Amino acid sequence: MVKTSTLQDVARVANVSTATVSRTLSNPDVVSESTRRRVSEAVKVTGYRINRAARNLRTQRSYSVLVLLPDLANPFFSTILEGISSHLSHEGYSLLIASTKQIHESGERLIDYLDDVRADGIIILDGSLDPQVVEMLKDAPQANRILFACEWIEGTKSPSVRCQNRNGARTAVRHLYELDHRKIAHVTGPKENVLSITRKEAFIKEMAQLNLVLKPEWIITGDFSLAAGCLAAKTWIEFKERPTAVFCASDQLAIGFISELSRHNFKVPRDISVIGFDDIDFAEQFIPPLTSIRQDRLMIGETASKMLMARIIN
Amino acid sequence: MVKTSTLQDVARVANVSTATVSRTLSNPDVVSESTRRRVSEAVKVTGYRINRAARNLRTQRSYSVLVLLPDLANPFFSTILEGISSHLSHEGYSLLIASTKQIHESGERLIDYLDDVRADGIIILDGSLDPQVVEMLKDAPQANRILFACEWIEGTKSPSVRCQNRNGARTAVRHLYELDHRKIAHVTGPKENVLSITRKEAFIKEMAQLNLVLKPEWIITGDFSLAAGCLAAKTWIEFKERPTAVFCASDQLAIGFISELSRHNFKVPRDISVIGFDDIDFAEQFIPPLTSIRQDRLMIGETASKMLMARIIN
DNA sequence: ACAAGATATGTAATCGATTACACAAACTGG
DNA sequence: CCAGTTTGTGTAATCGATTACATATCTTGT
Repeated sequence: MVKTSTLQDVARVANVSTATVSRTLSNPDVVSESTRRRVSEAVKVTGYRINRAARNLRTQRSYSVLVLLPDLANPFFSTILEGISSHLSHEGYSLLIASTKQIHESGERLIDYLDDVRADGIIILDGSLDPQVVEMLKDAPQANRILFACEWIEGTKSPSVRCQNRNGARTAVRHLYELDHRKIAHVTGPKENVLSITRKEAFIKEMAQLNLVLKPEWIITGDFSLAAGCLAAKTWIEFKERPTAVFCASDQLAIGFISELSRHNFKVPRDISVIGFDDIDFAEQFIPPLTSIRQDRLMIGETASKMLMARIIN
Repeated sequence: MVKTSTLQDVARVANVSTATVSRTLSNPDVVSESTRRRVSEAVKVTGYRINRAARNLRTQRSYSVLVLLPDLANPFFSTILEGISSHLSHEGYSLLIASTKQIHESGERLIDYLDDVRADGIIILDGSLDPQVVEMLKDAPQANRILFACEWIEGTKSPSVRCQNRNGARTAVRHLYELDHRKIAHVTGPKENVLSITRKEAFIKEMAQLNLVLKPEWIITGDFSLAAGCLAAKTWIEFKERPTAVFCASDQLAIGFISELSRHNFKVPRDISVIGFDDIDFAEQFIPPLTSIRQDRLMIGETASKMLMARIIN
């Protein structure tokens, strides 16, 4: 164990009380110029570093935020994380990560993290949480230290940061329409997912708006993954009357879709136009480059972090 | 603020001392069957949750591990994180995340996290750290609570978990050789990166082993990114004598490379064979599916976590 | 010149769990 | 039956920072 110096040590060296040292460090304005200098000097001499565990106990704050992801290995979330992380670190907060799966497996409750003093707030990037959790959040006072980003859950008090899902879907359909497509299919995300539902609804509405025929089977239920995209492509191939364009609810879906088509010697955009959602890095590098509805994930992350901080500080 | 119950509350309800409650919770074997029951009951009644801040202070442990990433938005690391995270959570540890950039910007030192009691150990996924940091780790006693994964830095006491980079590079070259390629190029990672260097050396060695001609310009310096892959492709196109195969030090490079070629109407594998490194998710979905040297990133993460825990516990 | 207020600092309680030490009660073996 | 051990529990110190309260010194206005 490495012995680090404590407030006491600094106080001794600077010849003041620990109270004064503490004040100098956290609220320099209230101490006199001369002590401030003496204390700073003593801090340097002793190599003092605050012991966070002690501060956390005393203040009942952890100065860290938990981010809950559905799946750590999903690259979609990394940029959002980057946004959150950079803002948090800027505010002197730490970033704690957990995956929904792990939380469920370990039997921990989300609220424990808050009551625990492990986290001061929580950002949830997963709208498909256990209904139990949702129930718990309904009227818990802790709910205002929880915030949803990207996805959300209807009926909680917790606010959420979202991209314009409706607008995005509408833009996608319009774009295809302007390319003279009249038969447009849609591959959705997971059935119960709020994003899937929102985008699907907007898709249907816009199709109606444009007076386009929409056969029920043209809405293919997927789950945001590459694999689901492949499956959807197979479905498309089987259609007697094939739509000439498809709006995929995620880029992964779109890429899977195009991949599978190419394995069956269909070409994009020769045989079908495909548009994705998210604009992940790979979209641009894919062959052919994927058209996509852009989400500013960095900003979503940053905004979420800012909003949460504002509610934590209170 | 939500008032949670403390050890004291439990002790009162169970009619024992706080010491006994603490023992019951952390070391049940030393208390009698009957008190164990009484305490468990009291815990349930009071809804007691341990206050981690208090425990951390007393034990001078944070029960969390910091993972340092070069770049959060890089999807390559997410699977490793997943491996680390799942093992940590299984051990009751939390996962703290920071990016190298943020650490540098905030002027914090890595060791602070340990001295701070913010983290009990650190896993570094970035071999391109500030030399200052390395110097600091050289003979600091904290070095044994730091561990490198994937990348590493020569000359530190800290151990590292790596994939078989040499072996991978060798396999790649052999594979191309067996496909009858005799002129093989190599696109490297960042110049100073240990992975780049190791893979490049192994590449050169294997080329010699197989008695293949290797022109110096066939080794193209890149940086693991999609963009660098595109640049490398342009370089390849310019060659008077074009290699018929290329070994890319990362899948991102390979995908960038293939993308750019396709924009210039070259086809893979018709005009050139490409092999990547890492086997990221997209490799398989790319058109054409990318041949790649597989790294079991989940296992690397898990192993790193296990090794670190073993050294922390001591 | 003095009361009232402002400013600077110290004293000591506090956050809530862990654990060294002490002690009592219950066993054990000869 | 008693010395010696084991087992179970309690008392109180401790981890290190923060902060309410007390106190001392310095301003300020009249």
